Amino acid sequence: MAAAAQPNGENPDFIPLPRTSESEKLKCIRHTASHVMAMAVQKLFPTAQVTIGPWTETGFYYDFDNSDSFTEQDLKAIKKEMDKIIKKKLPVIREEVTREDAAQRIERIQEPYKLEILNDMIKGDPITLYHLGDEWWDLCAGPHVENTSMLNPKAIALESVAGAYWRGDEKRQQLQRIYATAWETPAQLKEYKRRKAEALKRDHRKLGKELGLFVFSDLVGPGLPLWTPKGAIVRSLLENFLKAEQVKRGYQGVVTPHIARTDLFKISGHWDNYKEDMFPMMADDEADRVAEQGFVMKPMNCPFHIQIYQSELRSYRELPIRLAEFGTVYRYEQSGELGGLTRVRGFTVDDSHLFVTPDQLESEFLNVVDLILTVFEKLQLKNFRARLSFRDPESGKYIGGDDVWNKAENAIRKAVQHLGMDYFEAPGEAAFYGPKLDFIFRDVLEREWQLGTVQVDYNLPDRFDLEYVGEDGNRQRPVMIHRAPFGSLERLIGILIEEYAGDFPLWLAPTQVRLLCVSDEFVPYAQTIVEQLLAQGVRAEVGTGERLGKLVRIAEKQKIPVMAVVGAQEQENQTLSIRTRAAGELGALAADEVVQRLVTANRDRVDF
RNA sequence: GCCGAUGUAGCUCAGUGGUAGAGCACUCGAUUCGUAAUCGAGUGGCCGUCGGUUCAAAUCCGUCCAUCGGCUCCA
Repeated sequence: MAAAAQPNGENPDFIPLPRTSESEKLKCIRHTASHVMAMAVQKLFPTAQVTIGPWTETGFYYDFDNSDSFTEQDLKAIKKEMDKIIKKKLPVIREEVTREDAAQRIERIQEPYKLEILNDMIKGDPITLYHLGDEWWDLCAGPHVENTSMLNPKAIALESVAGAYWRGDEKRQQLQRIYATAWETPAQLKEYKRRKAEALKRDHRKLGKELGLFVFSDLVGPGLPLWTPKGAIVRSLLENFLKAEQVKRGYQGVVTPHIARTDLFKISGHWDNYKEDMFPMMADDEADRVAEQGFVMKPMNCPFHIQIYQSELRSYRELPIRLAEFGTVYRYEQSGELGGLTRVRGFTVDDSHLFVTPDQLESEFLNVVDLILTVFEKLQLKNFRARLSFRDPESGKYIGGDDVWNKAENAIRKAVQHLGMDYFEAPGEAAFYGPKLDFIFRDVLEREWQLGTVQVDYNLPDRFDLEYVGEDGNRQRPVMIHRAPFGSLERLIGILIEEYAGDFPLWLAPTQVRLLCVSDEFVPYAQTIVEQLLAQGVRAEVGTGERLGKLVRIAEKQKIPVMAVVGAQEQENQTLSIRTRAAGELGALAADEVVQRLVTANRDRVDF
């Protein structure tokens, strides 16, 4: 429309929305807004105690210890109170104080959480207070705006309430968190809300239902998705794609059961370190239950693949051995953690375990990373971050010694540095048996999810006493690499749906082509084309029984990539009038040519 | 698991104490139609579950189940 073509290519209506970390101004606004909110809450709820109120990338929150949780009405009242505070034009004053001074002042206003924060602050760091006029102050590092009048009440919105544990520790007090957002201008707030609503349209749960890809059933159970015919197509296409890549790279497929004796997991360490995440043991009787002589659903595939490795004596000549399986695992996730396809209780890992000599470790690791990046590229996944998930040296929840861990962590760090990848290190994110290189994606709600992963493991080979015969005839210990480019099919497809906004590329679309008949009399002609396409592996079908406009609408809503209109002219000239979701109407093309192009595009996994 | 919200037809939703509604979908009939909704009729709900309050409950209260937003935890 009017705003379309500008000489400089810029849309004058475009409102940029920086993330907080990218804007000093937003940092100030959100810090101050957070203080104003806390002051408002304490005015309305005098017994509420303050804790922390940091900014987030899209807004800020503040945690309160309050006897009741805040209601929608409370939020409205709090917002009103905030507006009043802003109107008072209170100066925001920074004051640097000594630790003793701060402690005394906190003592005076009876804020135990604040005292705990103060006590945890590193010695030597300056301690600063920020005052809102002479009415309210909080311990805060800043920065802030200079006066509350610099906040625009119409650019602030309180969004939601939630429970949150003090210090993120579920054993501690649960606090009441208010999520809110604040911007420079009302226009920015409006734009933020618009984008949020827009993002929600891409939610994989909504699109999954609309496109008929998967369902859940209360009778089957929470976190256990059921794949419909269309969803099953997407799954198997992804499987076939990865399997083909793996064949090129020397992987061998294996198949293993879904349950095993508890003994297997005792040796692997899962029984001691992962039991809470496993479904309870199935035992024949009470005696077996007490003796832990039962079976469990597998939470991981590694111990099974290890058994295949161990089933014969291996030679260094065989290594590396790469065993791959789309292995379905079951994990007992807590009820509140479940959601859509991104967090489920039964899921399929595109798992593989590589048994390598120490000499082969680095090159095999690099090959795996290369595979993962190749896969992401083909799936057009770009918005990921690489995370080095190392162990938390303070925590005791890991198996194996320091030397082994250091060796594994260094191997990973060296590899990503060699590749020149952008990465960040995350202590405490490792698996219990080894460090990982994880690939993290964001969903429409900006939540981060781990998809692909590579792990270096010296521990399980020890625990299972794995061996191979070396060149010198002596028994040697292999190193294991655990890896899963997709992570899990469920989570991957959830993320893909959102990345594509439901518009699967041609090769992944459940229905690739629909031939829309202008009237019923053209169905036989359409059918002959459909048969040609099906015979060559293109998922095509006939659309009829409605007026053309309706058929187009239905196909558009189902996000079918290619529509072919069939009427008198097309039948007469042996053509098809092509309309694609991406490019709209392309006009009449020879039917033979269309069939050939579709077959080729499908085979090469490119667009029509 | 914890805090909070929600649950009405296959889907999206209206209905706040007095005999359950709409649109779409579905079925049937008419229409044979040219690129995002042809017209008409019909089918369809133990109002998530169990219990309570009441002369009377989709509606008020409680329980459980599920979903959603967070926290914790994770592929």
